[in-house]
Amino acid sequence: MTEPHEPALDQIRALPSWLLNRASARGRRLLSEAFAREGLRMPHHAVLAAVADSGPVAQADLGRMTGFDPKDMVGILNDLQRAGFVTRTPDPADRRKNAIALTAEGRGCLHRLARLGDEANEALLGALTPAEREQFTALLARVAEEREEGPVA
Amino acid sequence: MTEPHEPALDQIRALPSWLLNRASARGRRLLSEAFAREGLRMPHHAVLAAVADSGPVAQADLGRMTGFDPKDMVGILNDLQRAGFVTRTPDPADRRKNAIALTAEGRGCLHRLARLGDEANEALLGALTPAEREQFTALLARVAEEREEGPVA
DNA sequence: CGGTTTTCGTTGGGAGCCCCAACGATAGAT
DNA sequence: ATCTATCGTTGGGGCTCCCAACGAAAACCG
Repeated sequence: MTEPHEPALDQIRALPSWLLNRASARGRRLLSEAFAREGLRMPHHAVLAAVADSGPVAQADLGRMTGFDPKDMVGILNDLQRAGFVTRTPDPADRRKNAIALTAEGRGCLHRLARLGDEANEALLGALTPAEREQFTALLARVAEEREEGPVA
Repeated sequence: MTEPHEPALDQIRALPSWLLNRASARGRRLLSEAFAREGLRMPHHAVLAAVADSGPVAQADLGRMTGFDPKDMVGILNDLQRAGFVTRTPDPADRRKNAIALTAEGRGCLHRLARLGDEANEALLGALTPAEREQFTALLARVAEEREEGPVA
């Protein structure tokens, strides 16, 4: 009993939670490096995509779609607007809202970001075969879901 | 070409990098909630485990083992020392070093943390069958690895 | 219509994790 | 002895996530 049982730290390193943190950090690093060429980061990509999907849309709606905090949304849109990828116009129908719309440059940037993002994700899963990538992504999606553990009762 | 192609945001949400971020965040939340009962966090667990593995050991070595920044290590050890889980004694052989050693209470806490961590990880993978969990963890470990893409040449 | 409640964008603060730079003190190498 | 490297520590900063508050404006409701 006084022997090394088996290294406690190695056990921790084998935990899904630990591995998820490392893999996620690696992904963020890859994405960050890829997007740096555009001077943007991952949230910019998501917001740009949401704007592209939903035409002119209010900031609060963007926040709900992407899951970003309203506070952070301000900064993200400031960046996108300053870069000319997005316009922020007061909504005449509801003067509280800003109508966020995509510019032509924004659409172009979105395409470049999508490409860069895909490349980074390929590098991220580089160690896996195509079949394994599908398996992994499918399982990962289920793990990522924030389910309520739906009790039958 | 002017039609919805397919929602750009949904594409992003399906990317492994996005899913990894969500899953990792969920894991951190679960771990954090579990460890809160001990007043500790995930890094404390890892450091405690490293100390348990490597007997009295210097802070810098702990940092190398766990991958934590020396700056953060200071705070983590302050917490563990204040809680009485660890002793920090100047190393007589090298007066620059602190010899970090595990106390009996520390060993007990480590066991409790290991248990809590395992439970949280089970909840994290709750949506997966045992076989899927093994598959997932194995694939995840390969994705998490920071390989050099070892070119043959 | 007036009054309450809600939403909107914005600002502020904070926690946690990650990375880097510098410092005094000490040890090691030449 | 001098120079170099390491140790623990402090400081700063960036990114993600969460919460609270505010004035402005809208929606609701009596």
